[in-house]
Amino acid sequence: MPTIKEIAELAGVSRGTVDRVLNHRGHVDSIKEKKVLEIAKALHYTPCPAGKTLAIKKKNLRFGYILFSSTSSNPFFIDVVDGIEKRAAELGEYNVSVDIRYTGEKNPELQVKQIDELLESGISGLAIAPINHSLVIERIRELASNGFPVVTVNSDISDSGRIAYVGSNFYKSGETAAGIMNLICAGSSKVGMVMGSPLVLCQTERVAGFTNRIGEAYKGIEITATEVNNDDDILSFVVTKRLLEKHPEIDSLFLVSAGVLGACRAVSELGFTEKLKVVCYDTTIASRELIDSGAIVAAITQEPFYQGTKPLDILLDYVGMGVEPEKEYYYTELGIKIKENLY
Amino acid sequence: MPTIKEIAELAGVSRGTVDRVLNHRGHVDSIKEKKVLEIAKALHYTPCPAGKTLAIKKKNLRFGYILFSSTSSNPFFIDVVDGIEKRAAELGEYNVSVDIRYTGEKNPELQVKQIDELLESGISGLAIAPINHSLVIERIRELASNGFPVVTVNSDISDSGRIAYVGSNFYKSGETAAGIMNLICAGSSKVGMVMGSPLVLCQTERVAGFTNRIGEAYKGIEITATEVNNDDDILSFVVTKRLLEKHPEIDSLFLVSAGVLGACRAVSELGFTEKLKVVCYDTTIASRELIDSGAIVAAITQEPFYQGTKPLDILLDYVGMGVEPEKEYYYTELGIKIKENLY
DNA sequence: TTGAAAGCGCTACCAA
DNA sequence: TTGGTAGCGCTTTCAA
Repeated sequence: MPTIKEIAELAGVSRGTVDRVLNHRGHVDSIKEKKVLEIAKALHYTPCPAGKTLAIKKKNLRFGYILFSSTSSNPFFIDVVDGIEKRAAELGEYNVSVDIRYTGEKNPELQVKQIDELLESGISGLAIAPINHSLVIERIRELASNGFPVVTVNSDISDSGRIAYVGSNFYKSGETAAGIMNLICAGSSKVGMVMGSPLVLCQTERVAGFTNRIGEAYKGIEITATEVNNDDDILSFVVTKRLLEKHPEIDSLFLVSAGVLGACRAVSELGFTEKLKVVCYDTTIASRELIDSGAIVAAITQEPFYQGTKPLDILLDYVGMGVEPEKEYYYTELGIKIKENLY
Repeated sequence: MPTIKEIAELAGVSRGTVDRVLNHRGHVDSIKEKKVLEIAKALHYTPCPAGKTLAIKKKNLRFGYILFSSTSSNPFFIDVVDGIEKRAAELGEYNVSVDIRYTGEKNPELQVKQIDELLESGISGLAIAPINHSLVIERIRELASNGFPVVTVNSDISDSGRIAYVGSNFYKSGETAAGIMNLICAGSSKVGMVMGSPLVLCQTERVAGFTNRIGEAYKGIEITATEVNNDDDILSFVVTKRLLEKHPEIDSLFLVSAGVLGACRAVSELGFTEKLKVVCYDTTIASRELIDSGAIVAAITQEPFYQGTKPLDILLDYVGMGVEPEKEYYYTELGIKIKENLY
């Protein structure tokens, strides 16, 4: 494997010059530049990550990470935070620090304020689970247009200029739910659907994926009724109970987002656990137990740990090593968990 | 984050001494050793991977990787090789090279010969998908007892002294198949089973997991008949056809190992595609198409790419950085793939 | 515009 | 048994 040193010797210039060429720092004679580039290409030069990483230590980089505070109402984020903290500890080895802030999902003003605070404190990159509100969207757009690197997590703002998105393909995750539903009901079912909010983009995407897929491929499945639980377990209990009492013909339940525990409580209180096939998202502490007990037959997962770590990797590559993300969309793998492959 | 340099200054010794203590190289005065260890612990010293990695370059390490040549009959290994080659290219950056050899699954003599050749050529670590034969087992046991690092992949030899195993938990993968079967047949099914060979340990493990699980939890499922296809597609076609003709009551098919294409051809030729629920392992090129077309309803996956890369990581940590594996069993995640979450 | 040199953390070697 | 030093690849700073 060739090194900068070797290229420098072959080109008859100093390592500094090679570095300037290879990293587009400018101020290099164009003839020398050309020569260096030729040699680098001929030797198939690839930079040595360990060397780059080591040199990062002197930069004392800092990144910001903003995500939802609702780890209690939506325990999915517990695993995301776990990923962030693990990777942050590793990055600490290179004097890279991560400043984590939490916002309520309904508080765009606070989220914008946190963005600004982090910027003032001198971060050189931001990972954020953005609230889908014009205030936030505009702020991110502005940052991006100034060349400031932003990575969106869990929820995307596609035309904002952010350098990458890490998270689920929600439409596809809805289709996957449809596929599971079809398998477990042998092609014929009356589905009750409980969603958090029809205003949250990722949830409407899931619903769209589900609806379109059954419409095109699984016509024996129909959505009998839909309720909204506001991602709240208690409300979830109430509306699910109402839903099931009102529509006794329902034989499967599609839980689009949080409030899993509440919904399942309603099912068991009505004595419908045997009768109802429940499909949900994410393997949180609560849903794991419910899968294990048989109350939930399948959960669709979206790599929460990876959602925590990957954005930091992308930012470090971009800011620390000058490496662009390989792609724009880092979609998480859609896993299916049942009782037997849960642990 | 503390460095060796800092510890040396605090302890009033040279970095060399700290290095000797921290890496158990011996030849250190016990009082100094104690002091260094105390300081390291107090500062929560963790070695910097980038520094270590960089220093590895001078060692010119070489690892061996022996696996099955049957990538055509068992295309699962294509993805494993993909993983090996990707990681090998990355390791090349640190002057670490990987020597890959292939053995037929029924040729233990050749596998032993390849082990010996690699050893003679001076490798400092070995990853191997071992053939379950006393010749191979004994050879690995011997290596391990001499302190030579061996990582088993895909198939384990548990009491051989190898430093780690990377691969599937086959028993659990059998249980998972049982769980899927139960879901898609609503608890009642007559299963036809096609396996490669009753002599291959990982397959008997899968069968045991499947059998025990339906016995304990899904009593409505029964294994009506079993055939052996020798992991060969053509034989698989023949025996599956025979199986289905002889037992028209069979309504689901459990494909324990390779020969997926042949088995599904038999199903479609008999016009049973609609009627039969087929569950198999691995998403190979062939099985992906069959899932997409609906001939297979679900496949259980076992992270082939990871099976390629992880053993090399373990060996590099062990030999290059003096870091023991975190655990003995690196079980792969058991994924479930259906049409909707396939790509 | 360019080169020389120091430094990031760790390991290995030589000399004492 | 120890300390000093060079070197792994890369970046950055300073001086020319």
